[in-house]
Amino acid sequence: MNFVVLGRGSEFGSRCAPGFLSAIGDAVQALSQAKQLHALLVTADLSCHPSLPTKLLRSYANHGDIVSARHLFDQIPHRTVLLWNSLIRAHARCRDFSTAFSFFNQMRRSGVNPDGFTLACVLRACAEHADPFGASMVHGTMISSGLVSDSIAGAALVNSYSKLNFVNDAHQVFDEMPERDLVSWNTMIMCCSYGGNAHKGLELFHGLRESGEKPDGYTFTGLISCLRGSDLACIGEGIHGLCLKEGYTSNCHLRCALVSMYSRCNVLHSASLLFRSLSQVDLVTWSAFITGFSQAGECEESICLFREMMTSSQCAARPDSILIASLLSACATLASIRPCKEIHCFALRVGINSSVSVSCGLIDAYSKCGFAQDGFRIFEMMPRRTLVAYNTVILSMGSNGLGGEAMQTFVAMLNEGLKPDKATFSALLCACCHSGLQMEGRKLFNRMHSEFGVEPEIDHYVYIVKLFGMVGELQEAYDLIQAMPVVPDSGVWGALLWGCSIHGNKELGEIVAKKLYEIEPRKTAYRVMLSNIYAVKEKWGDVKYLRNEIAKEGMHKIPGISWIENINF
DNA sequence: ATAGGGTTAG
Repeated sequence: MNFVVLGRGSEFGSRCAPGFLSAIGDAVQALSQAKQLHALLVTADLSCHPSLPTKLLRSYANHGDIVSARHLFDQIPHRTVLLWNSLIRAHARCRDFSTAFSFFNQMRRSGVNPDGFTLACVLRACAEHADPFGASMVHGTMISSGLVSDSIAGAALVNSYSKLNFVNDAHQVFDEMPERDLVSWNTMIMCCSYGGNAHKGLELFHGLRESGEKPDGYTFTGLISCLRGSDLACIGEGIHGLCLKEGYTSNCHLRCALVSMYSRCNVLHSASLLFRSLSQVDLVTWSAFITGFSQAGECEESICLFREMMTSSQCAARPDSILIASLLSACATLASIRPCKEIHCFALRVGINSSVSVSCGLIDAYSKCGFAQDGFRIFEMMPRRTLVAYNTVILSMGSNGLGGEAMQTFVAMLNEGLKPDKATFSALLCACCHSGLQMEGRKLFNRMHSEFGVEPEIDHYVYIVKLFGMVGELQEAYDLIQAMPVVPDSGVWGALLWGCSIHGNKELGEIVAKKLYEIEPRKTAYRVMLSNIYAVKEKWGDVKYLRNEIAKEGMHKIPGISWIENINF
């Protein structure tokens, strides 16, 4: 039945039966039809047709006409849950989550109780808005109103907590659910993929099958996204087989997840094989394929693939900021200015150069290619500077010897109200090392935990050991390493050996070198460093012994390589 | 109500 046929009935004016008008509401397809019906509704008695306003509002929302939706809402005195839901969903749909949330609060103040659909919609808004406080508030509402056992609101709560990285809360809600539907299981499996917890994901998959539910495309996509690293390649292949058997491989999301999984598991051959077998490839799948290569260290290949994508007729979609950011990271690894400029120009041409992630990628890539100043200009032009932007520019300043500027930028960042994270302190300590700001570095190392609550990790220790080593406080550095809450790796010991070598400390150097031989027996650089200490002390016998040992084991030091540019690329 | 690709971090 269509609106035109039904519409003839409206010639009878407001004498239409409520049920009849409601049927017209179902048939509304075009925006103009909705407006016609809206006019009719206003002249009639609104309270006669309780479900019609909701249908109309939904129709406006579906056409993206928020203004008319709000106008209609304002005209309706008796607002049901369904009407509120439609309005809240309308705003959530166009990603205006803060308005959606404020309508939720208005709804509660007006005394209308939310249902599962309302809460699901609001929870999504919290996740998208990075608002864990809002999510826990909704959680509280759910407990007090008994909606905590509602399957739709429950699944939405699990999803919201997991997107906000509140994994334990997500788990707890999931565990306490009286009955878990497929959506809840899928959501929980996807939650594992955000944290890369493959073991837990597989365990949940097992639990899902035990429960008698049949996994679907969402399940497999989530499960595949959990896998990372060579060790899991076999499991990935097994799950791929299962997908083939169940007939899910025509699903575009799932195929893309497979391409990405093979790259993450370092099976680029399988990623290529699968990718090349696809008859239709969309932007996201291209992006997964290209990024897979750059993350596996095949950066030149990833740039070549991008060029292939741009010239192939297969991909109708234009590259977006996500792909550009990923390519810029490949340029940074290559330290090659030509592709960097190529990608920058491309971003300018398609107008995504001012995207935050593209700007961050450009700052980093220009810095690593030796053109830090160009990166600083981009930073200055950014209308909105995020934590990542600050971290990137601080690192760029620090690694280009501008320690003082890096410290000033850190202060500016704090003044903007941004909270530093572990990458901020890595960048700052790196800056201190490069500029010899050893007192400043020590202060930062202490402040990071006491003032900002950031726990030092292994790379922070590498820097602080280097800073101690610079001024010859080798014993202090040694004591610090031994008191570390995490097991020191070759990076930390290597930093101390470097300190020993520049200060010619033979005794400590020998102790440290011994530890390094245990951790990395095949790496000759440590033996060379120790032999340099011997050489300074004119212990030629020891030098000869070490050099002989290197030769005897058939080992040789990998020479360092410096190059200006790979001209052919 | 759930899905695929991303930027900084010796």
